[in-house]
Amino acid sequence: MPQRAKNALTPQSDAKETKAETSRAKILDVAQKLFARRGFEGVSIRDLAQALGMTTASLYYHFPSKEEIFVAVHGRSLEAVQREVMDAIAGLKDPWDRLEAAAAAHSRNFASPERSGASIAAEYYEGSLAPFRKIMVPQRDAYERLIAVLVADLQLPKNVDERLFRLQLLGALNWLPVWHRQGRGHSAEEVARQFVRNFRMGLDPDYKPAGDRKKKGAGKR
Amino acid sequence: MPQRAKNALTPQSDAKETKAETSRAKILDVAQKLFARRGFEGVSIRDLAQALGMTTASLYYHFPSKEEIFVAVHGRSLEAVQREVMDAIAGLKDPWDRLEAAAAAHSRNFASPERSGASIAAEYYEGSLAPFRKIMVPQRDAYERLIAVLVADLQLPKNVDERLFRLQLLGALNWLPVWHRQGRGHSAEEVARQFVRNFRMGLDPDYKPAGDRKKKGAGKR
DNA sequence: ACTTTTACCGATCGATCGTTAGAAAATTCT
DNA sequence: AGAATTTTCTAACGATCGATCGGTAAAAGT
Repeated sequence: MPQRAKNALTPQSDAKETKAETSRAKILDVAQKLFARRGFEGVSIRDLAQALGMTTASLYYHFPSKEEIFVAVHGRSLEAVQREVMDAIAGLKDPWDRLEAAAAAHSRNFASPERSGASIAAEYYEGSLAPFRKIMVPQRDAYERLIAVLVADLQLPKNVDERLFRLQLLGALNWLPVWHRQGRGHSAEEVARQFVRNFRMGLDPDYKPAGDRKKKGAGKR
Repeated sequence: MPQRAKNALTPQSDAKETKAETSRAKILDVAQKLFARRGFEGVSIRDLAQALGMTTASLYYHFPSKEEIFVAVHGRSLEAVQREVMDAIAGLKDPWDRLEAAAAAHSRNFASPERSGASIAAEYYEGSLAPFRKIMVPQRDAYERLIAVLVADLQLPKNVDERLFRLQLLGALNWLPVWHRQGRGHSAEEVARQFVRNFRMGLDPDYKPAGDRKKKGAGKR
C-alpha cells in the first residue's frame, strides 16, 4: 500500500510526484466520467477497470473499496467546481453578475458528460454509500456555503427566502444534465446564465432590461 | 400468464376485477416507493419480493422482467401526476395561479418518499432501461406538454425562452426530493408555490406584490 | 364432484457483483 | 549489478444479481 498520502504540503519536491499518484488521478478521471453517466450502482468495478485498461485487482491497490473511489471523485469534483466558481467571480463587482458567472461555472462542471459526478451523487447518499455521508456532506456544504454568500450579496427582497432561492437555482442547474445534450441548442453555460437572468429580471431592484446599468445603493431598501 | 390486459374498456363488469390486478397494483405501489428511494439499480428483485411478502418467482408471474415493472411504475406515476395537475388547475383562471397550483401538485406527487419514481427515473434512461426509452419518453412527454401549455399561457416577455423557463422550473421541482425532508420547514407544496412566486415577481407584467390584482389583457404586449 | 385455470412457491440456474491472496513484473534504491 | 520496494497481474472466493423450472395450492368453471 502506498504510505504517502499525508504531508502533501511540504514545500520541497512539488514538481514530480510518484507514479501511484498519477494512476490515482487517472482512475478518478475515468471514474468521474462513468459515475456521472451511469451512477454509482450503474458502474461496476470491472467496467471501471476495463475503461482504464487495468484489472480490478490493480484498482484495489490504489483504493480500498468502490465507495472510497466514489467519495474521492465526489470531493475532487466539488473542489474543482469551487475553484472554478471563485475564479469566475474574481473580477466581477455586481452581485447578480457574480451569481450569473458562478452559475455558468457550475453548469460547465456538472453538465458535461466528461465531468460531473457530484450532482448525480446527491441521490446516492443512501445504500452502501450511507456510511460516507459524514464525509460527503461537509464536502458539499463547503461549496453550498460559497453559493449562499453569493445569494446573500444579492440583497433579495425580504419576502424571498434566501435558502429556497439558492435551492431553486441549484436544483435547476443540477437537473440540467438530465435533459441537456451537448451540441444541440444553447450550451450549458448559456442555459445557466439564462436561468439567472430569468430570476434577475424581477428580483433585482436595480436591473434594467436594456443596455446601460446604474450602480447599486440608491434603492429604497 | 394472464391473458387479460386488453379490452379493459368494456362497459360491463367495471366493479370488481380479478385478483391478479390487485396483486399487480400492490406490486407497483411497493415498487414505486422503493424505486423512488433507491433508484432502479438500487432495488433488487428480492428486495421488492420481500417487501411484498412474496417470492421472486411470483413477481415474474405478473411481470416479465424488472425493467417492465419500472416502466409500469413510470407510466402510472406520470398518469397520476397528470391527473392531479389537471384537477388542481381546473377552477383557476389566472395563468400564474394555474402554474402555481400545477407546481404544487407536481411536488406533492414527486417529493414524498411514498410516491415519486418518475423524476428519479430520468437519469436511468441508460443502461438496461435504454431499450424502454421509446416507451418512457412518450409517457413523460405527454405530461411535459401539459406543463408547456401552462407556460405558454403565461405570455412571458419575448426575451424569455419558454422551453428553458419550463425546464428551469421542472428542474428545481424535480431536484426537490434530493434535499427536502418531510416535517422539517416548509412542506413540498409550499416550496413549489414559492418557486413559482420567485419567478412571477418579475416575469408577470400584471403582478402586484400586495393584496389586490387586476385582470389580464391591458398589457403592452 | 371434477376439471381447468389462476396465482403462487421452493429450488436453482448461469452471470456478475465487490473483494482478496499471492505471484510476476516494473521501478527505485544502494 | 543486485536487493528492496512499488505496482500490476492471474485466479479465484463467496455473495448476490435477474430469471426460470416444475410443482402445488386456491379459485373458477362446468
